[in-house]
Amino acid sequence: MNRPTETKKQENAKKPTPFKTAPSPAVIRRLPRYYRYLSELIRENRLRISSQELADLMQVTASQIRQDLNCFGGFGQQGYGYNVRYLHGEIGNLLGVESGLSAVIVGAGHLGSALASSHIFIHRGIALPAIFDIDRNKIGTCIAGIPVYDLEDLPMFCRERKITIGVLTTPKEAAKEVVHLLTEGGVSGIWNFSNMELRSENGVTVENTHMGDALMTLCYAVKEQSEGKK
Amino acid sequence: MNRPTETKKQENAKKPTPFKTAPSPAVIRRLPRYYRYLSELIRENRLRISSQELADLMQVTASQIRQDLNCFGGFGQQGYGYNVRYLHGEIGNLLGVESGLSAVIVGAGHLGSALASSHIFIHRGIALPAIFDIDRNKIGTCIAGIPVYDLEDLPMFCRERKITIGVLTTPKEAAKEVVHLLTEGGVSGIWNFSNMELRSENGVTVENTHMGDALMTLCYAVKEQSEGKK
DNA sequence: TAGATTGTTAATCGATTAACAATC
DNA sequence: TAGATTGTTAATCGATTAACAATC
Repeated sequence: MNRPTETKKQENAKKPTPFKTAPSPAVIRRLPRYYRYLSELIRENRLRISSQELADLMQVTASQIRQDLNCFGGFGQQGYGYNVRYLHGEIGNLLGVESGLSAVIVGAGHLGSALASSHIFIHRGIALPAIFDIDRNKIGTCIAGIPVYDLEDLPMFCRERKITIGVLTTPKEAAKEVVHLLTEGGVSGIWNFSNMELRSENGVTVENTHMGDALMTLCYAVKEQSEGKK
Repeated sequence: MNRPTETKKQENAKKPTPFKTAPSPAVIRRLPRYYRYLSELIRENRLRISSQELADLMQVTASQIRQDLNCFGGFGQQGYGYNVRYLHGEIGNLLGVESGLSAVIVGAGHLGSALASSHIFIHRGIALPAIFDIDRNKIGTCIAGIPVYDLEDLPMFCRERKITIGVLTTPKEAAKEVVHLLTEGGVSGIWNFSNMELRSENGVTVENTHMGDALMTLCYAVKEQSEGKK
């Protein structure tokens, strides 16, 4: 199998000249999807892939893939394509996979427990050493092997353990206070599932996941369809 | 309080000349957010709002709001602004709120249970009469008062009860089979939480909610920040 | 009527796609 | 070397914003 001298070239590329075009939010939001498809290709033992093949697979244009990847420097090789494992690794690096990030979940309700029980953090190399809640019945117990602590201790815990991400799964009413405590704790990102809309500020990046919005978007399409049938 | 003759005008507007500009996906994805802010304004007993005020509140441009709403016909009134309840109601109609939609959850794991226990469906007037799973220990039980049935019975149940939405919270491995059963059941929308990427086809609209992607997007920002500090 | 604010058209901006020269 | 395929520039497309005439 023809596999040219990409190793050396790519070793050099590890610190490419910073950014050509600053990656737009649109590009960044596509990275996790690339990462998923590349993970799948690794599972299938694919060694290399061209932008065209990947484009067909993902139903996007080859141009977009090449343009996107080039925001971060050259990950491919002319005449060869992209080395699957290498590209996967580089995108993983961009996304902070296995880079020592750590998270705590705040709110030990159904959703908080579901997230704690999932592999969503482990799978990306993100430590999840604690869950916080105010419920005396929950404090002191474990969920999926993770201890539940008193919300009061949140800032201190975050500071001591250098927690980088807070996951907010409390009801709307508690959200503001939790944001305050997480900010005090020095986290740099908040993943917000509460119904309250949060904004990135004070150097804390917020990622809002409004599941209700996704459901309603689906409802729009479903409703349109049923009206079309009439 | 000056509140001109908007009632009559808006009565007429209920069936406006179809679409001026077909609403783009970008516009549709913004509707739930408008809906949330309007819900909040109703809670605050606001009667009217101008595009500019709403824009300030939501941190978007007034132009965008007016442009977005105009895809669907005139919901406002020159010189007055928008009637909060009326606009809320109209956007709700677009999004199929309280319009007889119904859903079933497939996969009675942590996430499925969390969704069943939440008010996400009830709150939008979507019926949730059943959960399906293959686990013999779960079949026959109830989760948040909702019965868990055998996956085998899914297509028949969906057909008989005219279920419109399937919520897919199974592991990746089961996803394909569940999509098959839901399609057989005649649903018109699938809300996919499984790690498998699904495409809209055969007249079934898919809304992919890849929570891991949201987390990774946040990680990108967090990682960038920590590198900036160095 | 005068003032306010929408609905809508035109201008701008950004993102996507196409094309091709560079190069492996 | 010839063929393949990237990296990158230029063209196109779509979405956002600005401006203003219509009108309540």
